[in-house]
Amino acid sequence: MGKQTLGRRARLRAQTTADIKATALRHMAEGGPDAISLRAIARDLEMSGSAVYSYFDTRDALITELINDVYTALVDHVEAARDALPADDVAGRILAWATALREWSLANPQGFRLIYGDPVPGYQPPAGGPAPEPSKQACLGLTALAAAAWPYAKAVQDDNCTWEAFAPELVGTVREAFPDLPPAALALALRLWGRMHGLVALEVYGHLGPQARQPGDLYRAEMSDLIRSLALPDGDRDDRRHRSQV
Amino acid sequence: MGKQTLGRRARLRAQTTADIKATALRHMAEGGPDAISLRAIARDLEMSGSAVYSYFDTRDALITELINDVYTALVDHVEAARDALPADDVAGRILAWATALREWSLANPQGFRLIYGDPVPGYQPPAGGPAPEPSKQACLGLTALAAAAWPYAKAVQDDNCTWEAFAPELVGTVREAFPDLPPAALALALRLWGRMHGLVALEVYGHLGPQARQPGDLYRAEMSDLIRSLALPDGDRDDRRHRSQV
DNA sequence: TGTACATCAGTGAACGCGCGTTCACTGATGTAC
DNA sequence: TGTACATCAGTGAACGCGCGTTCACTGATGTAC
Repeated sequence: MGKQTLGRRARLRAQTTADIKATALRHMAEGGPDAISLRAIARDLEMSGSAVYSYFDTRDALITELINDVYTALVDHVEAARDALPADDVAGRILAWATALREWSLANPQGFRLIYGDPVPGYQPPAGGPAPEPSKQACLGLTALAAAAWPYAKAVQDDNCTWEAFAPELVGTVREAFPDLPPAALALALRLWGRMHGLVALEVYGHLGPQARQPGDLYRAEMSDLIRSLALPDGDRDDRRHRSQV
Repeated sequence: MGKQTLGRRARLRAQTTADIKATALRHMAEGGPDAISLRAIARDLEMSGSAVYSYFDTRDALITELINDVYTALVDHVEAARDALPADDVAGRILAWATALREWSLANPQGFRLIYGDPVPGYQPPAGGPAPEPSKQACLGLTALAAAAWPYAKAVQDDNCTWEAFAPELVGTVREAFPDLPPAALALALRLWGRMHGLVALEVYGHLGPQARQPGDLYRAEMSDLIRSLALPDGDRDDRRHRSQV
């Protein structure tokens, strides 16, 4: 019974921790990242403000965990979309990743802001330490896309690029996963990232909506253009399949 | 003397108004858009907090003006860069605009956040009313770039796009300035915007810096790629000129 | 030119708010003998 | 199984902060006759 009751205490603890996070995420979804406040969370959970301090040392600690959770959710989502297609459908996988990124971002605009926008006012990320896990994973995922495209794309990409152009930590991670990849492919991965990020960020922050009625069509056209520019083998097929309007 | 002294009062008023804005911008540059507080500004100008209310009805009114000012500064900057090149150097002008956009954004990261990122917490833009002037101007500027590129680019762009895809207000403005432009060119303009925005936003928000040591090279490569994709007449020349390292 | 009045920038105290965080504490839950 | 102790989640009051905004006011500046 000792073990079991201890287990119960631990389970309750985990439950409350999860409740706190869930409430924080709900508040964020409703009022933006700024709406995350320990007191408001405590109020919602009908506990005293100070009780939260049994679970998180500080507001910033909570936010650090939230960023990690949200980022992980995003990465899982886009990777799942990618993995739904066979590995040899390079164009399809890039498009799937891009589409999933946009969909998740529009469904979780405040999550997008938490990850890619202004952090919560006053928030200081934990200094030093390695890059957070999900950001590494996102980077690797993008690199995997670039790596799959590279055999075809290298012909139309600039190639004067060295490993020195990147952060050593990133280079280490990437070369471990893709030993044969040249640095220019990593540059391509970062550029893919930027290309996907642009229209999505504009849309999430409400700059595209007022102008275009179908931002999705715009995004799809842009992604088709991207895929076309990579000179993939079945680029034409995919191109036609996804071209749609715009 | 009546007129003159009245003039002096008015001049003082304008001066103080400008001081308030300048202080707000300075605070923003130092602490981010969240650091804009009427009380802090008043403290800095050695006036009482309530005095500011002679100049701005409310905090949001001040912020609305700041956004406009900053956005105008950005637009002026990129337009000046564009106009430094002859009108027939289409590729050069696009690149100049893009480069100026990145430079201004990195020099004024908090300004970029104010315009394109989370607005100040709690800020509500004035409801209704037409789109703010500088955003229209930016749109027109981008459309001008797309219009100049269109004769060449139309061959490689999708064309199934109608005016219905865009907001009526935008369509009106654009068709007035460019009567012969097809809707697909406007779509191209918005995509140009997105393409420039992506890497710049990532860099301003600190997501690119930790990965790439020379984000500028990455951006330049991406813009070269963009220009190449437009099939401009002297694209190759410009391409070679700006290609540099990836 | 001089006087009576109007304008208006600026003051300083106050209201009420929500926040993060600390601290001494209570009371239930679990543990060791 | 029962008792003495340790753990630990949670309380509630308090501290000190800065904020936006209001209000009755003062005193200098400008205006009209």
